[in-house]
Amino acid sequence: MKPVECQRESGILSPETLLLKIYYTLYDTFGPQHWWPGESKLEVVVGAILTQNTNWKNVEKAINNLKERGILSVDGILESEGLLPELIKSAGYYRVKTERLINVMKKIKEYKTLDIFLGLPVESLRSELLSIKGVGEETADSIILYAAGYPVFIVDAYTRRIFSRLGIIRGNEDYGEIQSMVMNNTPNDTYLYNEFHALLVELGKRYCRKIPIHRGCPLSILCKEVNE
DNA sequence: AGCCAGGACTGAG
DNA sequence: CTCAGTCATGGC
Repeated sequence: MKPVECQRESGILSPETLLLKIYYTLYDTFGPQHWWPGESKLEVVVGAILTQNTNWKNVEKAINNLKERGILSVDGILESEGLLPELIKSAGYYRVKTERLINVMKKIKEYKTLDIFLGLPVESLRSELLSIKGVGEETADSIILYAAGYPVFIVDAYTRRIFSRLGIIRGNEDYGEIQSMVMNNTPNDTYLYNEFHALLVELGKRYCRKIPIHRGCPLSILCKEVNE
């Protein structure tokens, strides 16, 4: 594995050291994020669909609506298809997301229960998730990590922006390349990947809204720290 | 008052 | 295969 160089500094760290340094810097700065906020595994699955390109606050309302209606269950959702658009409206894209939720629930039913489905070997679980219309790589990995508990690193838009500003990636790599780059150079640990993704999102939400890295931007502080 | 969120799919070219 | 267009509400 070739060394990664941060463009802003002359220091060169091994990928292992660099990635872990980023992780621990974020962890020390923001503390544990305790994702996924959902209580049950099904809540994680539903939340993963509803939060696609959507603010989590809007998703919470939708999930609460499902809870209040008492239909936050596989059968409950399948039997209430007609009510879903109205109940999840706050999460946006309510028509396509209704369809996606139904698709996921149907897939789960093929395996009888959610626990059985999530108990599949990782590779099978991932390919089954990706075969569902409306579930892409990020959503699949979110379910694999936060519901099934397998150690996988999730790549999202924030991850791309932050890593490219830190000079770790060029930015045009595909999902799998970035994921393997991280997983080949960090311990494959569920807790680490759980917090790592959540921490990158937290950093992104605060400081990385299309702001180029510059002096005074906290992201440059992170960049400096990871090179010391 | 816009801009954009913890994406994924489709149709053009 | 790359990529703009589409889906949509609520928060800041």
